[in-house]
Amino acid sequence: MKQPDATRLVDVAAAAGVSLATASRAMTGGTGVSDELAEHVRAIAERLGYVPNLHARGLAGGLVSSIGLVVHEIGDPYFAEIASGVLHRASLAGQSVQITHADRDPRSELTQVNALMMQRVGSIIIAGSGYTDPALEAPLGDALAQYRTRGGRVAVIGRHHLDVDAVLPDNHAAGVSVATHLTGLGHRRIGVIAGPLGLNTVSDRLDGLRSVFDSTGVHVTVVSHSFTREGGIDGTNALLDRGSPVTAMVALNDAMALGVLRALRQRGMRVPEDVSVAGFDDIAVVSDVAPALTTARIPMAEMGAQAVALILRAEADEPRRISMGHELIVRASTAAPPD
Amino acid sequence: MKQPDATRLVDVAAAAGVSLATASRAMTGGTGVSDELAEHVRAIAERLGYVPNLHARGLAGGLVSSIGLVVHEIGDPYFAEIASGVLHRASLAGQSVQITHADRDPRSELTQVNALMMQRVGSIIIAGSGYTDPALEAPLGDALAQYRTRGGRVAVIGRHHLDVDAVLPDNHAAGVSVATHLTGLGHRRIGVIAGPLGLNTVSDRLDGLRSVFDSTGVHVTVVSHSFTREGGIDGTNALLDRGSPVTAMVALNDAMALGVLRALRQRGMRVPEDVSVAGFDDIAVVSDVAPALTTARIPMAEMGAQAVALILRAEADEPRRISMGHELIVRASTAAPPD
DNA sequence: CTGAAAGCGCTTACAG
DNA sequence: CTGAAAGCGCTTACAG
Repeated sequence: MKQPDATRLVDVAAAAGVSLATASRAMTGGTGVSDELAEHVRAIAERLGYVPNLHARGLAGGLVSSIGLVVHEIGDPYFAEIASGVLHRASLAGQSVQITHADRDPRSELTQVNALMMQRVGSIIIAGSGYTDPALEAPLGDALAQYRTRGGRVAVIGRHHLDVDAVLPDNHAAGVSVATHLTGLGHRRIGVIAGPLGLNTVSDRLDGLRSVFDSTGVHVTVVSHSFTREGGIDGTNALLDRGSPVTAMVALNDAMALGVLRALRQRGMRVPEDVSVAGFDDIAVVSDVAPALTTARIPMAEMGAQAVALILRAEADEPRRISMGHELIVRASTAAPPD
Repeated sequence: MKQPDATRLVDVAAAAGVSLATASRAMTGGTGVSDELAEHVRAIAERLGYVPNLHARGLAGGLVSSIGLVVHEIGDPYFAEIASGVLHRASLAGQSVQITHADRDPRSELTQVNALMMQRVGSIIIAGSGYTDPALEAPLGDALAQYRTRGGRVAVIGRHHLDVDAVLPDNHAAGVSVATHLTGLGHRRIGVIAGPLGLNTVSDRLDGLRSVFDSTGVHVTVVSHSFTREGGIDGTNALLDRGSPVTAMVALNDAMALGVLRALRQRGMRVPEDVSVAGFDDIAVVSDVAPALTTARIPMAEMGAQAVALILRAEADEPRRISMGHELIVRASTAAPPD
């Protein structure tokens, strides 16, 4: 367990002929050392292959420079792409990233955040939707508030009832875009395959859709299932079994849209001839499915990168909000309704 | 930065009426405490909301219980699925996971591993292919050897020239399965869209294919491009522009296969009527593309979980090898060649 | 600008 | 089985 050979800061200090304190200041870029001396110390450190012990650093100073990223499930392309953006941006800043699964459960989220805090990570990024019910986020909010008083930095991706820096996806507007596209094509009976209505992501996208549908006299049927490919299959079957005649279906994320496509195929319904299908996110694969999916692109990797940018800056008086745009990507899965 | 309120182990010890040493033993499950006393201490700790400071622990004891996972790119479904398996299994064991990008570059890999070591993570899992050239892995091997003498645990996923525990995907056999499937269908002119030939994953799969093709008198054309969807597109165009008439194409991973499908579509060639296509991995999406892809399934998530299982066990005298199976998933993208 | 010293919160020999 | 004490490698007031 011991590493008698590891060179420590004292060794560097001795070799450089300075005190431990000075060596420390030189290495951490702290103020109060002449540039030449600092340069000298760093050269010695380099030559000796000095590697700082982050645990000692963490113990002595408090929080350590690393990021805790809480995702729903890293195997989900939506989160994998966010994580990719986080990792790239973090590595530029020399910060390490620890990833944990929250399984889209408020309690689990709290558990993970507590674990991250106990590890003294310097910042925490929570990716994944907030909940429409503020009460569900209250415990998390308390934990985070306490963490922030200790100097911890926090950023969330998505709309939360949390008083922290946030990167906001354009969910409502994306809903409007998708709805406008569909109504513009002439659809008047539309089915919406939603995820859990308690998620802000779902709620915001749905509201965006509805704002257009309602003012266009579109007949909307909404079914809510799990926010996954399986949920898309179940939702489609539920909707169709119910006998609701629709000419278009909107899945509230691409994972569900993939399920919709699959269910439709199994039922022998053609897309877009019999029914149009649209999704949200533009995860990498949806341009390769058949037919290629029309979807509202959310810049996942960029959101991850922006979240890192937020936590890298000092906390402001007011929580910062970075709004991201979206882009409607029209592909082959949507067309005018059948006559 | 300070947290004057955090309850420390001394506080727990005081409240429990025992010494710091005893409290420590009780909390870490160390031997040498009566069960009752240990139980008592833990109850007090629980009540006080005691959370151990891992940095103090790491400083005092050496390595800390957390896992460093090195992947090529977390946005790539292959690695995202491996990571998912790692995260699930690790959370069961109460270990945190830190993920870093290595960008499929030996030097970057070494840099990442060094960073992980300097953070005193207790174990390191390297996912991603090894290199056919042993020299490329030598520096990494040295770093890892040193790390292991300090008590660090190491496991790799995939074949490496590294003397450590390994989870081995069934690449050669998977190649045999794909080749057998294709020759069985009657294909005699086959194109292989390979990734970099210096990667063991590529080399092993190719060898597997060749062992069958060679003994069946199949005419094989191999092109090598980047191990991505783009590489699949480029490879397909290169192969076809060269005028090599093939009735089937094998991409050495599903990402490339997606590119092949796309390139073929753009050229107006039908799959499988004009040309059959097969891949490797069975990443989640390939069952949804059109036509659904025939592929050799590699159990990514399971490999990740197995790697964690390996590092959780103490090091053995001889490196352990866990061989994973594969499964040929025949879907719509392969059929008999056109007459 | 530089140094001596205290302290961060644990674990682990070393003694009983 | 239990305790007193040293030590892990840093950072940061506190002095000069």
